[in-house]
This record gives sequence, C-alpha cells and structure tokens, in this order.
Amino acid sequence: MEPTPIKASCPDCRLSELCLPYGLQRDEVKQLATIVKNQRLLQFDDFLYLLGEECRCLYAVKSGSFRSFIANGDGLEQTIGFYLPGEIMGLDALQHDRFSCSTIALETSTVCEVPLSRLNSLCNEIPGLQMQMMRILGKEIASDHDTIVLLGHRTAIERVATFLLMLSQRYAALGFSSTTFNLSMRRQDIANFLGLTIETVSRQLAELSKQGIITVKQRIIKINDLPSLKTIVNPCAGQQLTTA
Amino acid sequence: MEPTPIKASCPDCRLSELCLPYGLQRDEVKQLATIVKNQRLLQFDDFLYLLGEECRCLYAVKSGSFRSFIANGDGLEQTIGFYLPGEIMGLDALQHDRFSCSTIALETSTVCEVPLSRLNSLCNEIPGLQMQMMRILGKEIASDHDTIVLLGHRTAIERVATFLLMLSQRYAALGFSSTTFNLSMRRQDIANFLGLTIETVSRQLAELSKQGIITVKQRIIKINDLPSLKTIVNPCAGQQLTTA
DNA sequence: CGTACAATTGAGAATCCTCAAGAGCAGTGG
DNA sequence: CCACTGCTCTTGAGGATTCTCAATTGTACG
Repeated sequence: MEPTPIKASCPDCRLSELCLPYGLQRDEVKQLATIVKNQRLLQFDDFLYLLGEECRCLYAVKSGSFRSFIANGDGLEQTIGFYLPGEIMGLDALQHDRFSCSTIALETSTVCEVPLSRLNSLCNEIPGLQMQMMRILGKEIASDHDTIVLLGHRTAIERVATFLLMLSQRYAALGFSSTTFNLSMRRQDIANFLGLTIETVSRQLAELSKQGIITVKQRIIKINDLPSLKTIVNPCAGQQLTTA
Repeated sequence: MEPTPIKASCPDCRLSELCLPYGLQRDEVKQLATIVKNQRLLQFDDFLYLLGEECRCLYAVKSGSFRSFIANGDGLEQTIGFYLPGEIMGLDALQHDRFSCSTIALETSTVCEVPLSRLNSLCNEIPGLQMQMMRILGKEIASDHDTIVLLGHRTAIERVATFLLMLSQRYAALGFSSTTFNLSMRRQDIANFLGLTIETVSRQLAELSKQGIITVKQRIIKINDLPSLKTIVNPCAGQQLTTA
C-alpha cells in the first residue's frame, strides 16, 4: 500500500482514531504529541528492532507496513504478524524491557517513536491514555488468539482465505478498499506466517482464483466474492473475525 | 496438580511473587487486597467465563488450572492456552470489555476476582501496579507468540516435546518439580492445543517414552532426560523458552 | 463386576511438503 | 532494442507426515 506519509503529529494525524490518541481529549492528544519523537524512515528490509534488544520505545506505524518474526537458532523463522498504519509495535517487550521478536519493514515506511518511560508517566496523568493502552494490549492479545486458531485447526485453503479476509478488514478500517489491495509482503512472508510453504500458498491462491472468488495479479489482490471467501473461512455461519 | 488451596489474601499469598502484587510495597499489596474479591471455587468442567460475555473482572488462578478456548460455530474448538496458579485470565477482554474466548476449569480450582474498574483506578494510584499490569500483558503476548511459533513450524514430536518443556518450566517457577508432574488436562485438550489429533499426541508420547526420554503413566509425566527433550525442541542450541 | 470414558495402537487415506523445472518481471549493459 | 541476470512466483510429480476410521486396552466409579 502507498499511504501518503504525512508529517502530521498526533492532533492532526489521520490515524489518531486507530492509534494511541483514541478516546483522548484534544488537549490530552497535544500532551501525548509532546512525547512522541520525530518519525523514523525505514526502507524495505530495514530492521526496526531486533530480538533481544533493549526496548526504550514503542513504535506506531505511520505509513507502510512491517513484519515481525522470531528467528530460530537454526536459521528458520516464524512470522508472528504484520503491522499496518495505526498499529503499535513492540508490545511483547513490556514483559522484560527486551524485544522478544524482530521487526522489519516490508516497504518504505515511517514510524512514530514513543519512549516507554515517558508513556508510562503520561499514563498516570491521563487515565484515558492508560485505558487506551489497555485496549491496544487487549487487541494485540485477541489478535494473537485469532492467529493461534488459524494455525491450529485450519486447512491450507482456509488459512489463505482467512489471511485475505483479515487484511481486507484491516484495510477497510484504514479507509482503504476492502476488495482490492496490494500485498506488501512476499509469498514467502505469507507462507511463513500461515505455517505453509510458498508453493502451497501459490496453489491455494490459484484455486481461489480458479473458482472466481479472487483475482490475483502478482501482489494485487481483488476479492470478487466476499461471501464465498467468508464461507471458506467459516463453513457454517457468517463469522466475525477480531480484526487482527 | 494439587496445590493446597489457601484462603490467604494477597499479602500472605504464596503466589504474590508471580501474580499482580509482584514489585509492590507491602502497604500497596494491602491496598490491592482490598479490591480483590473473595475466592471463587470451580469444579471440573465449570465455566469461569464464556466468549462474548461482558467482562467486569480479571481472574487470577489461586489453585488448580484452567483451559481457555475459542469455539467455532460448527462445534470445533481451538484451545488457546492453559493457566496455572499465579496467572491472570481474561486479558483478551481488555479490548472491548467482552471476553473473546471461553475459560473452563480442568480440575477443582479457585480464582481471585479483580474488578476491572477498581483495578484501573488503583493503577492510577499505584504506578508499580500499572507497571506490573504492563509486564503481565507483555508476558501474555510473548507467550502467545511462542504458541504461534509452536503451531506454525513444528512437527508433531516437536510440539509434544515443547508442550512438556513449557509445563516443566512453569511448574518449576511455581516451586513444583520440573521433572515429575501430573497433567491436569486430557489428551484431547493437549491435542487440541497443539493442533494435532489425540492419536498423534498419544503416538508421540509413546515415541518419547520408547526413547527413554520420558516416562508416561496416564497423566503422570516424568522427564528422565531433559537435555534430549530440549534438543528435540531446538535441534541446534540450548534454547530458552519464554515461560508460556 | 459392568459401564462409561480415556487412552493406545494399527492400517489405509489425504493433505501438504520436497524437489525440480519453468514462467513472469525488473534492472543492467551492450 | 534485446540479451542476460537475478529474483519472485507458478506449476508439476512423487513422497512423507499426519489424519481418519476402527478396534482394543486401560482406568475410574457405581
């Protein structure tokens, strides 16, 4: 995706309804903006942070997208999730002040840095901010649970369909099209996230394409038949996914 | 497991180092104890809460153990995780004040109820409590990430070995034996959590048993060769699992 | 002792992975 | 403009792991 990288700080940021400022008074948002550091620019394949590194800041995606993963000792890695604009990265580090995964830019992206110590202080001053932090953390947990369900009990085609549906819903929440979008991740990233091989992902996309449910052209995905996609994800009822 | 269900409140609770009071001053713990409701007793198969229910309290395991899961529309369910004494349940509800999974007792168990509204207020008064909440939430997230890795890129025997190792470490943290323990969950629960069938779990346990790495007698597990078990989980180096 | 439930074990089937080759696309240089 | 390289993605065939179905054993409890 190609969201215009605006340099706006929190009060003028079009993502404020999705991000930390949600639910805050206007003056509280201004207060928050004072602790948010200048945006950092990352290119494709730049690391935002590494597993094991000390965590001083949380990061909010301003534009672009990211992939977080845990690298095994033997070179294998497991993708934990993808982050789109408005989402907060680094929450796993709240346990020990060290990142428990690595995060890398999938395209040219910008992030806002939020120093952890100052965020904590501000949470004590602004109850609404503390509430919002709790909501964000709860969302991260619920989203991880969705991923666990995905990996635990889903066939290949269900996984791919669920992946597309999750993205669709998240793009929609950002005000983008929910039916046509440009994947910022490679097939390898998708496969790794879904616990499949790239060949299997490719085959399932081809199958969905053959059924006319989606149209695939490289990384451009067009969803032609949303109900059918939902039926694959949840064969019985019209399911509601927690936006992951 | 059979932890003696002591009626002690937070200041005298032997779990305080693992639970919410960790890192608090003695008088702060007393303050916390005033908002923690009387313990609730649950029998095997009793629901602590249901998916979709409004969340008014978080729950800390006082004794016994729990299983949380997401039930699909079509009767299938995916186990999200297991909870042992000192661990906090219901964190996924912080997003929308509704539980996004169901939780059920695996044996006779007790929980402490912590009203959410009063916990939030107290977090504003006691910075250390807010810190500890953040740590607990960060731990939950890191633990979920471990589960994602487990389900994404592990063979059946690696999953079973990892499961045993995770339990071993958590029991050790509770002061119980890390090599001999009594599973409170059925094979069905383990299989469901690991994304396998009960037959496969049974076969992998038999295989580990045949290799002399563990001894299985119904639900009693004895780990005879911890290094070998670790080697199965991570073939290269001596890995450190985030206690999940 | 008999029933109900949990767990184990076996044989065949299905899904997904591995290995391998080919197609599509972008960038470089003659 | 076209060949060449490098990378990503697709497609095919065979093989391995895990699932499904089925029967048996084991344990708890009335």
